[in-house]
Formats: sequence, C-alpha cells, structure tokens
Amino acid sequence: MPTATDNFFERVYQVARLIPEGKVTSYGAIARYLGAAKSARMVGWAMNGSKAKDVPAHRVVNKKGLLTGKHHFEGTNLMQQLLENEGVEIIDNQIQNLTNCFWDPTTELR
DNA sequence: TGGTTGACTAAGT
DNA sequence: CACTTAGCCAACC
Repeated sequence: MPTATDNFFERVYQVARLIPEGKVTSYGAIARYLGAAKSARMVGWAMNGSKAKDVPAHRVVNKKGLLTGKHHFEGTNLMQQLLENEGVEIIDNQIQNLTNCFWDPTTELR
C-alpha cells in the first residue's frame, strides 16, 4: 500500500539509478538532495527495500567511501566486486580515489 | 504503545 | 587520532 514514505523511497531509488557506472555516492548526499539531509539512515533503510528494485545499491556507500552495506548483499565481497568491475578501486572494503569516483546528485544532477 | 535498532553523519571527548 | 555522544526517523519486536 502506497504511503508518503514510499514516495521518499521511490525518490531514493530514482536518484540511485542515475548514478553513472564507475561512480559512487553517499547516503547523506542522496538524503540532502531529497531535502532530508538529516535522514541519511532512511536512505540506507530505503536501500534495504531496493533489493526487489533495479537499484544499483552497490554504488551507494557511506561518506568515507566505506562499503558499510556490503553485509546486506548476498556474498561477503559481492558489493566490492561489482564496484571493481565498474572501474572503482577498492581496498579493504574502502573506495580508493574516492574524490575521483564520488558522484554528488546535488552537484552533478542539479 | 513504547523501547530498541540501524546500509549515516557531525561534533565532542 | 580512536572512541563516544547526539540527532535523525522509519521499521521492528
């Protein structure tokens, strides 16, 4: 049943789908873009429901470029493998050259 | 109904 | 520089 919160989730999914390959963004960045700057956790929770969607949740990481959500994926290193497959260098569950790979919707998406 | 949890982030100690 | 506290808010028990 659709509710106001589903709308927020849908917005999160939509932004996540716009993330280019080889790029990543943060939960806070998406939340800020949606006007819910302080609800970064909700973005993460929304990602939890993105499993049934075509949302590249593996491109969404925390602000430090750390793959905090990798445990929610099937494998232990699936998230990392997906990102590396797109050209993102990851070491010890953390994205390297994050500045080069970071994609901020508030800046890039306008 | 109400307290705990969490894929976050910033600020404080 | 590592750990803690605080704020946020929906989902879960």
